[in-house]
Amino acid sequence: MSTIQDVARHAAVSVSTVSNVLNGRTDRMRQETLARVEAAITALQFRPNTLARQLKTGQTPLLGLLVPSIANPMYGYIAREVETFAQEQYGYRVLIGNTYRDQDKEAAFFEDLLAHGVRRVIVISSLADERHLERAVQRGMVVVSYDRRATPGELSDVDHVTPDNFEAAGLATRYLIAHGHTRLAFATVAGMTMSRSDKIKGFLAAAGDAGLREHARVLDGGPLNEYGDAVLSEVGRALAQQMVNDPEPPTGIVAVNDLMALGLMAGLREAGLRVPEDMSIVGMDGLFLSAISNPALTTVQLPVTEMARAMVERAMSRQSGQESNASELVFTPTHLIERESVAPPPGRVRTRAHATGMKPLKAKK
Amino acid sequence: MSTIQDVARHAAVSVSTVSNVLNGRTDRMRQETLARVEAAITALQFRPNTLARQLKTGQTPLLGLLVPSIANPMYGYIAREVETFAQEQYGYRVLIGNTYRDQDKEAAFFEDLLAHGVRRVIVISSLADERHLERAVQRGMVVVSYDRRATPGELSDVDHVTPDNFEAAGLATRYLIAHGHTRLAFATVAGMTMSRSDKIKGFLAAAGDAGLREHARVLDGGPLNEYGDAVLSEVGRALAQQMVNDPEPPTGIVAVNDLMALGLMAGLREAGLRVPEDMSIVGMDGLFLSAISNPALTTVQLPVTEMARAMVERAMSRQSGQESNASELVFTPTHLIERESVAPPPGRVRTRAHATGMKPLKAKK
DNA sequence: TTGAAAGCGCTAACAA
DNA sequence: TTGTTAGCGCTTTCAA
Repeated sequence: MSTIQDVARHAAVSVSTVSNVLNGRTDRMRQETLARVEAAITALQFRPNTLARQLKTGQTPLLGLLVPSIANPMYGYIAREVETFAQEQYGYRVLIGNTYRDQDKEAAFFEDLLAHGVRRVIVISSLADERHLERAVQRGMVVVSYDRRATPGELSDVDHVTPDNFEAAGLATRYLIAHGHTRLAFATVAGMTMSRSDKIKGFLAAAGDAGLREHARVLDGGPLNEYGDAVLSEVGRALAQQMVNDPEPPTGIVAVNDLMALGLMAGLREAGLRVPEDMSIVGMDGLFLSAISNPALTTVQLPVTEMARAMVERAMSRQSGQESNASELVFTPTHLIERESVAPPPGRVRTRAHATGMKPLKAKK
Repeated sequence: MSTIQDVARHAAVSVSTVSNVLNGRTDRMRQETLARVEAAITALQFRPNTLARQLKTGQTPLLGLLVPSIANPMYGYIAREVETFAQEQYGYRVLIGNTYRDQDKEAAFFEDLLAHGVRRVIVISSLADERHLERAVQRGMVVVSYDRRATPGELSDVDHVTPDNFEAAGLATRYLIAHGHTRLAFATVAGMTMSRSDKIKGFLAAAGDAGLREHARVLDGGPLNEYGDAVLSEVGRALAQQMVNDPEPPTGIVAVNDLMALGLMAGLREAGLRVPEDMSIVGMDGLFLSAISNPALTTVQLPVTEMARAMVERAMSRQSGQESNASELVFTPTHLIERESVAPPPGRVRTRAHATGMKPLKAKK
């Protein structure tokens, strides 16, 4: 690897002149000099060492991205959008870390980022509190948190970008209700993150608004290692079992996300229940997988690309160490993709009549 | 952020002493000095700056990982295993890049890695040739290539870690044949990578061994943006259409990977064909998703964790710039997970009799 | 229009 | 056992 010195020697100029051309200060030199330097750079295949530059400037064009698990298709999707946008718009590369939702792993990742000179980070954490994030800001980082609201009342130094989970769940729930469902359930996993609790609130609120509060419950399939794994089918099975054993099972189910919906459908099928004939399911996320499941999953589409861009923009918006000005960006999903996993509830004439009030829309693929 | 100077001052020692404790050379100092330095480090919350260190040593604890798209669940899975292992075993962090199988993006990623001082990289490329990888080695990188064989005859400086795609496809094909299928097809996408061509060869060889060469063909669903996207369903649909329009359609299909199998099942269903009653399908990869599809997908399980570890180990095995010694590690998959997507072919008594020769194994979930 | 030189935070000879 | 010092490759005043 050639250095700036080599280039200077080759072009018979000083290193500062080379540095000047590297940094676009070409106005302060003769055309001829510029040409010589450029020729030397090409000849030597010179690429400035980001590290040395950074040691000087204190800035490194790296963005940290912390996810529970990159094997989870939703996080993979977000990660792709983040990386692509950061790269194309800002020339930043992405340093990624799986945290498995573990406190210590998260902390260790922050330490390493700091040591590497990384000053901008996007965090999908869901740890109970965000004090560690505030601490990172204190240490000079710009941090953007995904999928949680800013703590109300407290002013935070952390930027927040999140879907409106309350609304997303409400949208899904109202869709089921509009199709005549009166016995509702929300299917989730163990562990209460803010986004899950917001979804549950949205679900219950929508049920309440329809006078169905008494018939809406929250079902928990047990612990899930959140990163798209075999365990998902176990959770789906457990959940399905709960529903089967129920003397008065729900007919309309809102799943905490698409993966959960898929796992649940597998569990239901194994238990001998048909979707949507016996039970209707709505997911949330809008993963591409929801389009090819059987039945194709009706789901609330989240604006992933937009959110990813917003996160990157926030992360780039200010100098590290600069005062807060942290914002909260809430993306309200308005788009429910109608597919095949929802139908009117089985039996009951009353419900059927109810359902007929709706013009059943043609499913999109 | 405090520096080594601050620590030295605080502990009233020289920077070299501090450096010595940072680098484990604690034997060459008094207990008491060590204690003072350690106290200072704790007090100042000092973390050595990786960058400065690296500028000196020329080593940065960063591993490059280049994937077509991290949104593809298979690459997400591999990435998780790679990151976790690199971190836990070697304390390395992972710098990730999506290349969308684009030549220029790949080249740009290598340039940036070099500029960042990264000297070890794992590449899932599938570009036609590997000259750019050899060039990277020449420039001092240790590069490990996934999912392709070393070019025979040529000795390469690039390490290769790959599943035995020929065998994997053979395994899948023989399984279908054992279940009585005589009209076979291999479902793939446009674009011939080495791994795809190996799979096709394995498929055709297995068919040939059973005297079925004339009844085995390769079907191409058109271009796919390889990164798990809506397009997948289009490809599945196109493929299904080809099969439906066929006067003598195949009954047993080997899909190039699990995602293709899933997309194909969706397309088939849309075209009115049932899996496995009308058509049987075997996937390859063993994604967790294959376990929750409907029907659950019979698939060849690849040893992802083992391969990921092997790749990291190879990447760490030598100093950058050191002479080659490049190896080829081929993982032969032996495990076919029997689930629900394969049954004897429809109709034909002969085939049925054939199938009865097999003891149908209980499907694993 | 160009160059000399200090210094970013650290490592590792080499001296003391 | 501890300290001094010369860089690693670059940026950026300040002088010439």
